[in-house]
Amino acid sequence: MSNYQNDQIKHFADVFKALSNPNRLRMFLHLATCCVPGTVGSFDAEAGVSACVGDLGRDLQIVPSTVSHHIKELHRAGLIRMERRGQKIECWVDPVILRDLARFFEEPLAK
Amino acid sequence: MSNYQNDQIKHFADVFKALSNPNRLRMFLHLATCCVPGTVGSFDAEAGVSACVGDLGRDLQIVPSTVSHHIKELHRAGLIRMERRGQKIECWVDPVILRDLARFFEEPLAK
DNA sequence: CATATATTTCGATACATGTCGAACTATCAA
DNA sequence: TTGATAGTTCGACATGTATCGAAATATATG
Repeated sequence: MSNYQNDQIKHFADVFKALSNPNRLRMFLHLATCCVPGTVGSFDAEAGVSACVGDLGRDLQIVPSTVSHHIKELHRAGLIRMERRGQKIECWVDPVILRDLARFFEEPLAK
Repeated sequence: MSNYQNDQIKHFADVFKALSNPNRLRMFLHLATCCVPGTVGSFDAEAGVSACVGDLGRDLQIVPSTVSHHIKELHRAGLIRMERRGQKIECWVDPVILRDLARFFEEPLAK
């Protein structure tokens, strides 16, 4: 049986809900593959390699207010971090969440 | 940037949607931790170690029709497999999907 | 200050979801 | 064949979600 407690289940369900919208999943992947601090040459706002809200909406065919809404959801679920830098708001993924999620699916196999 | 194509994104979004409901996630974890063929001593319907629809609904406080609905969603998303055995319908998790999902979150870190 | 850029908030709308209960189908066993 | 057990299907209802556009806020710059 699963070892997860009720709160953890609800937390992960919430995380998966945040990733259940294709546009939101695209944004998350964009950040996860470009903007994870610790990943080689990926997070460097000075060098322009991180992503701001506007970057994430580009190529996505949705208006800024919708992008903002989606980013709020990702942030609420604890999937991304944000910090204002001048006019822009930089977003990135904490690698810890990626490891947690990978382990979530690996654990049942490891038993 | 992400290497996933549109169809793959939609597929994963669909998988996460299936896992975004706490009750459904509980059912999936139940199966993933007890009923994965290949996992030591876990999948043996004869020995009564697999789970049928009724087993999955027990302890969950929802009526059978709702359980059935949730299982259909998990199946539709490709997360579980089902097979009738007499009156009962046995469910289990294909370990391949667990590996795919683990890799989905590991990949960005490995780069 | 006035204007431009970046983002958020709000209200509206159309659509999807979770749950229930009642009625139905499938299988087994007497 | 009758009844019991296991699941599914259907319709209803309340709630949640994705998206838009308009208006508001924050920051930088002339």
